[in-house]
Amino acid sequence: MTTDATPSAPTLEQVAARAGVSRSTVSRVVNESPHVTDEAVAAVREAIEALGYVPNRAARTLASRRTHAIALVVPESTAKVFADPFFASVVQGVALHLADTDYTLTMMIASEANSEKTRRYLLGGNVDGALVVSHHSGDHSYARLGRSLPVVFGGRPLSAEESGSYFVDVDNAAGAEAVTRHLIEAGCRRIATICGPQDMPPGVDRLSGWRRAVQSAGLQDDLVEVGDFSPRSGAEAMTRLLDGGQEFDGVFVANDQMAAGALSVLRARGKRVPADVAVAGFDGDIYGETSEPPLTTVLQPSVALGARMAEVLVDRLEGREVERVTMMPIDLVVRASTRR
Amino acid sequence: MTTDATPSAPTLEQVAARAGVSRSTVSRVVNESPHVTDEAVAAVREAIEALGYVPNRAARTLASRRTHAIALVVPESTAKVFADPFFASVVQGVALHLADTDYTLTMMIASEANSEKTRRYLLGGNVDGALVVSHHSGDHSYARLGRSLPVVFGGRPLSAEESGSYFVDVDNAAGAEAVTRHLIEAGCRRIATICGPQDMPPGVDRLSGWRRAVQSAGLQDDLVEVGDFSPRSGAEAMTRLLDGGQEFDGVFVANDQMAAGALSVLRARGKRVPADVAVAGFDGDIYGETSEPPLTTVLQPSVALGARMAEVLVDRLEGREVERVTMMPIDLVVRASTRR
DNA sequence: ATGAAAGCGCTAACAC
DNA sequence: GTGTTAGCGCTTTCAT
Repeated sequence: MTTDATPSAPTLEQVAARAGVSRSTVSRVVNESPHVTDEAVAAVREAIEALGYVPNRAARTLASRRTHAIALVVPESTAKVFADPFFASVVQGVALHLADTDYTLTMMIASEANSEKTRRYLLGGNVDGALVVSHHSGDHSYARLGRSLPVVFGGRPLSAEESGSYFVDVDNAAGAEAVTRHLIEAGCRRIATICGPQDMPPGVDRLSGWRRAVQSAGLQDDLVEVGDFSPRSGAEAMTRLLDGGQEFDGVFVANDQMAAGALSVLRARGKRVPADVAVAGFDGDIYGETSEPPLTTVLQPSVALGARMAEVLVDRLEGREVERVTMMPIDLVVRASTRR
Repeated sequence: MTTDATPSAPTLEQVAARAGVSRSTVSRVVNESPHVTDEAVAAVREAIEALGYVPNRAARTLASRRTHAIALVVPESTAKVFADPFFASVVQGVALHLADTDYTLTMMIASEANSEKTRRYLLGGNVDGALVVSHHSGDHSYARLGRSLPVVFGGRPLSAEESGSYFVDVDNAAGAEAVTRHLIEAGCRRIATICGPQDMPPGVDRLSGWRRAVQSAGLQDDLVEVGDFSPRSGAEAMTRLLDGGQEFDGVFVANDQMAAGALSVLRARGKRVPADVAVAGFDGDIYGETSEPPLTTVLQPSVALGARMAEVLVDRLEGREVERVTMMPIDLVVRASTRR
């Protein structure tokens, strides 16, 4: 252990002096250039270690025009539902992946008010690329950003305009289809759905997945109620379903929050779950875990999704080839709400 | 609307030329120095606007030795419970506050593995200060960081070592006392508690708040079970309480997650809430909102707490005077679990 | 393979 | 009040 006084960060120059080489060589070693002799590398490494040298990020950025920083942009609409566990997990995945690289994560809440400021910041050379999360929202005001800055979106874009963009998404349709098929295998013969808003990709895709499963089993696909992904809307949709006069023995609800709402109505109306009506959700969040009964659902790999977004962006920045779109696999989680 | 080609960011020099002043003057205007004539300011502003000038952060940092970046450090232990809604809200508060300043938020998940890397990064002049969140954890491995870098902690430090540090915390003891008193006012005469780990400040403080309320009402304070803040541990603690042979008509549980677990045991044992046993929690998170019955709890102002942390740090960085400790007020939320 | 030299865009004394 | 002059610490041609 050495002194405790602020040692005023050693510079590359000092490393060079101690290693007996030029600053250029130190720079090459630090940046892992292959054109350096092993001895030089060793000497520099030793000096770096001994001095506890850490490159100055600002100087590096200024000289190289690369910031080694990436922004995670959260549209305010998403921020409001920040409590959304899905989103929190995505952030975690991003941060976790980045910890293994030398990229830094800059978080930005992009409110309506400072959207111009945000654009300028992003376009002003302050970051090498950006990650834009939009989950259950149709908000793609940052779609055009992709033209001037490497961007990776979380969740597929809604508009065709952004068809050239990079994104990673969960296979909503496949997940909905799988869980609906599970309902069928559990013996349901008349399956309703409470779907999400049809102006959001997850809303659209989950509905079509349900439809695919129901149709290919030769069942009817006309029991559809629309919600807005909130528990309350799920409760309302279930009320409409129950009051509709149609019998049904299974429901696929497009997310766990709405499913939780639906469950409470079912309980209040004296319907037994799963005996009278089996219920399945989507997301795999806390709502489904704590509901009564616990909910069969489709688990979103949210941490992995965040990590993958970061990976795709970093790969692009490093000049590696990457798939434009990544579909994350989903997992069926069977719980009591369909077990009969 | 002008061209769409990448305009290769205008420099301060170009602004100076267009405004007919020197670079220094532009710099002064940008940095809001008071020693500039109004005409000069106007001319520079016009040029900046016209050119769409955005200062280059790296250059600025290099020259001024200030990064205008602050780190939000999340010990991995916290990251694992990232789904913790409290934490997500704190991040949101921080980001929201920072959006009004020209500071940038850098997120770091500090795993055991790269803790040295993290320290180096923080101490290497990459940020002007740091925010360390530790919520329900006793993790204060970053305590000493405060000696070399301006740091603001979220949650009071456990050890005396850090007594000189800046932190903002929720008034855990006051919250616990208030909600326990509410239990008493609801008619409870024999009140138990399921407290948190006694090696974490919130665990300690909430227990002492409960004790204070119970004692000053002349009630017994011997029904205490310890949990670890997880729903499961809450269920186990409640089981022990029930099997303990002591009667009780009220329980203060140190967080909503444990309370949710306790509630499920109560239900399974045929106890009616709140008729037989009134239950109150702490945190005001989703667990308490979705529990059956909904939980009376103490609402943590998590977004505000995050915002305040950011505010304190920024004030320090800007040389303003700030209180070393801020206690955020709590709010009692009365729901069905105590309404009788 | 390595070194010398020229900046990257800005701030901060210091003179005027 | 404003301009001039040095750098901040690093990368990057370009020679060698």
